[in-house]
Amino acid sequence: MEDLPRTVKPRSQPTLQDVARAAGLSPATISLALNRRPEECTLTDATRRRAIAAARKLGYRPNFRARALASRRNFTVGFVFAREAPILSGVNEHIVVALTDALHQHNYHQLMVPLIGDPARWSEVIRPDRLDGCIMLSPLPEQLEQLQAETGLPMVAINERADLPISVVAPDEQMGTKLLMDHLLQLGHRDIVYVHAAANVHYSVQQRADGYAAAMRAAGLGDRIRIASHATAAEFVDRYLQEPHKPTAIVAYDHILAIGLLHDLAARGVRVPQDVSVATFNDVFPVAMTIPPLTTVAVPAAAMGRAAAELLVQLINKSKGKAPSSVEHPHTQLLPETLVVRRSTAAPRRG
Amino acid sequence: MEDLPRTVKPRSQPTLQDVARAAGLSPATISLALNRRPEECTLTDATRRRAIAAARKLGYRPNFRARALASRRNFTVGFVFAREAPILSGVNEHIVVALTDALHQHNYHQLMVPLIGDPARWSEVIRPDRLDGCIMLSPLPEQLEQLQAETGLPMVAINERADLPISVVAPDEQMGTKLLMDHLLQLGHRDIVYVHAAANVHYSVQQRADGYAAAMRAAGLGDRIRIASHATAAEFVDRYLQEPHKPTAIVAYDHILAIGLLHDLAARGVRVPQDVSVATFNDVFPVAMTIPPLTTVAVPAAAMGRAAAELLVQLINKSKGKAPSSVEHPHTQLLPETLVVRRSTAAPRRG
DNA sequence: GTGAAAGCGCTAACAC
DNA sequence: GTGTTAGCGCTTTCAC
Repeated sequence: MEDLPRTVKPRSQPTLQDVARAAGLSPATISLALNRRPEECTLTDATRRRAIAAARKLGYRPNFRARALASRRNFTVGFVFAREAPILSGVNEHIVVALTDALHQHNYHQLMVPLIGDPARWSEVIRPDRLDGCIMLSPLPEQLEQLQAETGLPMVAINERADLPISVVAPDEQMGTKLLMDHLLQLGHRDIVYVHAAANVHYSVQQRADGYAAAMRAAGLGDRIRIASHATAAEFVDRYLQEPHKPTAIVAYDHILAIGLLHDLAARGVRVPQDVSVATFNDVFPVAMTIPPLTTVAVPAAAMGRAAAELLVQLINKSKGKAPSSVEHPHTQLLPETLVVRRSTAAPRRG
Repeated sequence: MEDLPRTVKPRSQPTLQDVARAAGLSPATISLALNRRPEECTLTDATRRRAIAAARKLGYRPNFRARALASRRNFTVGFVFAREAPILSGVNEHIVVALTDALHQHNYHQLMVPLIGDPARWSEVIRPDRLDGCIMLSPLPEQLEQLQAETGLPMVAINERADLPISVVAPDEQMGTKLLMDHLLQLGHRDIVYVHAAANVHYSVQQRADGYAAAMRAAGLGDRIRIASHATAAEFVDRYLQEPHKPTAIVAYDHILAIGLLHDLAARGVRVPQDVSVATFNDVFPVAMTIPPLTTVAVPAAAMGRAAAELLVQLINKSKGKAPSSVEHPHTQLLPETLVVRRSTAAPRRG
């Protein structure tokens, strides 16, 4: 058992040991110098410098795996989404970008965690020895709440209902709907219908419906509230055409449905906005270049991404050292929506 | 230094040690029983069973961090993408889903690695102690090639030019373009123009242009080749309107440009396909419900995602144990595109 | 202020 | 066939 009988290491990365030797200090000291901020460690300024200089000279980079094991941290959060969720397009794309930026600032990275296969197996990734926390994109299967309870992992859901036992960052749908309805009412519309795809069960379908109904009632139009649910845009348009007393404006649940409506209305010779106005939600490609460009409520995607990241980092820091069971009270953060008026809405025709 | 003087562990996950004790075996044996497949280890069937039973009984899950450190693997690959404007936005979404599924089958997860900030800092994540390999979405900054050379990390690029020193999975643009051009030529078009956004420098802009030109020449229309490049769709349409001898068909580089063209043509009273046919690439939302729905070449997104995953896993397995410098010869895989005919293309008007 | 020593929980040679 | 031993490379008490 001599001290260093092994052959020279095959040109791998320098380790803390190497730096320590080069600096004439101990690994522990180098570790402190590199990781602790000056004010929170007791090292001489001179030693700190010496350690840092040696590290830089050798091009030292701490080994990720070793650091994780020793410090019991992962420097990684889960980015959890339903498999079908378009994470690189639509609103989510903008959320992801902002989220990522913000997490990076805190030195966290994101592991992609699509919810596929057997829910029982999700816990193979969503666990404290793999992740420090989770950001979750709506829609969110119920099993996740349970996982949160079991693992005690800090979690923040994006775009979810506020009554979950999990912290949530979401758009203020009530506000957005009000902006949109005010716009239509001001244009002079009185017969306004809200429509959504029947298959869509996201909580915001109902929220927007509620906002619509509230605005109608507030305008004294409670008796004209009409909430339509159809399998396809075409089905809605067919119904629309048969109506004797047609609505003058349509509020579509989202841009996907609205784009379908534009297509099917045009196919049947109904002009937008001359014959009927169409407005919707989600200010994303390609609503600015549809025919005609769509008036939409913009979800504050970037702000939501940023807020979720900050909230999660806070939760992680708070949970340090604490027992996993001591879950924080869930926070909820509603972010303001804004209205973007384009050419799909106009005053209704006289008569 | 007694053997177990410490207080009982505070109810954390059971470790290999715990399982070993419970089974009356050694940790090493448990590890073998759990990780090696029966045929590749020398354990008695009885011991294997005993080990597995004990593990199951205790609800044992290997600690991710410890496993990574000891085995020098990360079970993680990087999913690298340029932060700004995914050039094939819609397509990437489909790629990701297939990619993720395939990687999961090999027990790999993906870390999101957006290329933001200082390129020098990318190496903080793209390194062998953090990732086992990388999948990279086009467009790909040059610095990545260098990183690949330095780190020796297995890497597969998706949607990149085939002449890189990196393995590539890409659509067969030549084939796709030919399908599209054959369709237009068969409809009777002779004056066909190819148009792309001037700001777009992705290699496929040129590839599609080349395919277009080749098809024109093959049809004896070499003298009518017209490749247009404009800042916006509107600019192109303005030019178009002033031309005495207008093309009867437009091949747009991608769906984004094509949707812009539909909008601007409609705004100026040009009817598609009666006055001019429009065809493009990327069969993604919302090309099926534009006005009119677009004839497009579909990029084989799912196949590309799957192929990239398989290729990367192969490269990782091959590189096990080898020196990081012994980079494999890059592979290239071209996947077939297909044509989806919709209503934006029709025979040109007589005269 | 700094260093020594003891792990973190697993894997992989190599004895037995 | 199975157990023993020695790390993986770092962090973190705790002496000095």
